[in-house]
Amino acid sequence: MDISQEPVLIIRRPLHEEATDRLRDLIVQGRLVAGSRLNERLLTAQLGVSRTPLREAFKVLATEGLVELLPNRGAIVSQLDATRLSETLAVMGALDALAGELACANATDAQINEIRALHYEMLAYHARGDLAGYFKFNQAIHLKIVKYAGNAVLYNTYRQLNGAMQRARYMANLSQERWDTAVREHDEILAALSSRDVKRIRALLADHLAHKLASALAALPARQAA
Amino acid sequence: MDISQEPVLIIRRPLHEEATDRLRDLIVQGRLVAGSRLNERLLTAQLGVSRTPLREAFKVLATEGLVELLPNRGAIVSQLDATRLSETLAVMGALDALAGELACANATDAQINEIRALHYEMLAYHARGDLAGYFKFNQAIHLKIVKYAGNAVLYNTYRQLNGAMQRARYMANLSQERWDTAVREHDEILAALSSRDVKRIRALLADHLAHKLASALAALPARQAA
DNA sequence: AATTTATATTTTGCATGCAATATTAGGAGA
DNA sequence: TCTCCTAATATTGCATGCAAAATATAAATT
Repeated sequence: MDISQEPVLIIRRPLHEEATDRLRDLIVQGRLVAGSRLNERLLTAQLGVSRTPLREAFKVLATEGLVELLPNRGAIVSQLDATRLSETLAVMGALDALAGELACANATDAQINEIRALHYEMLAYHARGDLAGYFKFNQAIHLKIVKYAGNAVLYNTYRQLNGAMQRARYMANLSQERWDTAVREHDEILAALSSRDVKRIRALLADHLAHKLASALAALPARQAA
Repeated sequence: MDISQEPVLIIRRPLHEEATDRLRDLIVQGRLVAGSRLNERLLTAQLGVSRTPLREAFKVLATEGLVELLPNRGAIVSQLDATRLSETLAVMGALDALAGELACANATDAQINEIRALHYEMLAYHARGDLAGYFKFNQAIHLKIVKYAGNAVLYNTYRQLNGAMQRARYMANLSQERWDTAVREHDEILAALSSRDVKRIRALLADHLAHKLASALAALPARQAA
């Protein structure tokens, strides 16, 4: 029997992957607060998986830097302090610059247009003052640039660091001024990418990230006080 | 009773860490060949641990990119092909450049002297024609530069990528000419670091890594044929 | 009341067991 | 001999059990 026409392919992802993703989301969204303990019994009940895949997820998230394992004393959500934040953004800046350079060289016109489309969608959210929607597309644009650089290792590395930074995004509370500036910067980045101006995109991305760092750092103490 | 004077602190590392490190070594040293399957039963016997910590190690090494998990079909040692090699080195190049820059700014004189000491030890191995010893100190120097950059996230990221590349080091079979050039490059890197010449060290590290890539790529097909 | 000591409870680390899936071996038919 | 099918075997994914460690609770001492 030929079942190749079957429309829906049922894929069962391994439970440890599912658990890893769910936990990562919980941490990134701040629903598992930095410093809090990850109780195995509780989480197994909450996620509906047994301890084995859950503990595997802990190990993965630990290598990703999102949680810390204390031998015999469980796992805690790792702190995202100012030091860590600025260190991570510095690294991402270097990767971003490389990605921009490679994207200028390697991205197809269609891919650049895809980024342009995302850019306009982002502008729409900005116009409406919808910060969450803006962040989503902002995020997507940066990831696409890195993706279209055509270096899988770069993409993975960037994604991992970016994942940890998402927590900061959820904290950030942009001033209208900073927000407008960021949008202008994105305009320029897109222009540089379109004209495949390597030098310019490097500089723009570096600036953009430095600004991002500044505003993230500004938002951090507020959150930590809360 | 004050036991703070006790000389030997007995630390029992978790088995999954031990297993992870052991497996990583086996892969890096090429004793577990790329593409080969990681049989759980076999490895538990070999490492003397049960399946649980072993499987946790698999997950960690998978996120590090050293192994690949095939659902329901176990884990295999991930391939280190030319694409992956050059992609990784490109990323490491960007990180290296950043590290050099930061090290110029942040490293203490004592730290630079520590690097200088390693440099001379490396020269000794070069003079004797001891490739393994040379690699060891070469490695150590680059890691120290990244470490003394004073950015922990950068250090971790670099270390992870570097770990995966160690496999290539074991394959590499430097020509005397390339070897001599590499040593000269190291001389210059050290000089730039000592004079804290940011621009120069960026350029030097970029060049150095490009050369490294070329020689690694040259060595790769030979190994794959064998 | 505060500090210490002893005991009970919880939690973790790891090993093992069981069902589901994949692999291998064997044999029937072409 | 080769291909296909079937049964046996091995391997994986996950849940659970048990001992060791840590934490919480209670009692005892100062």
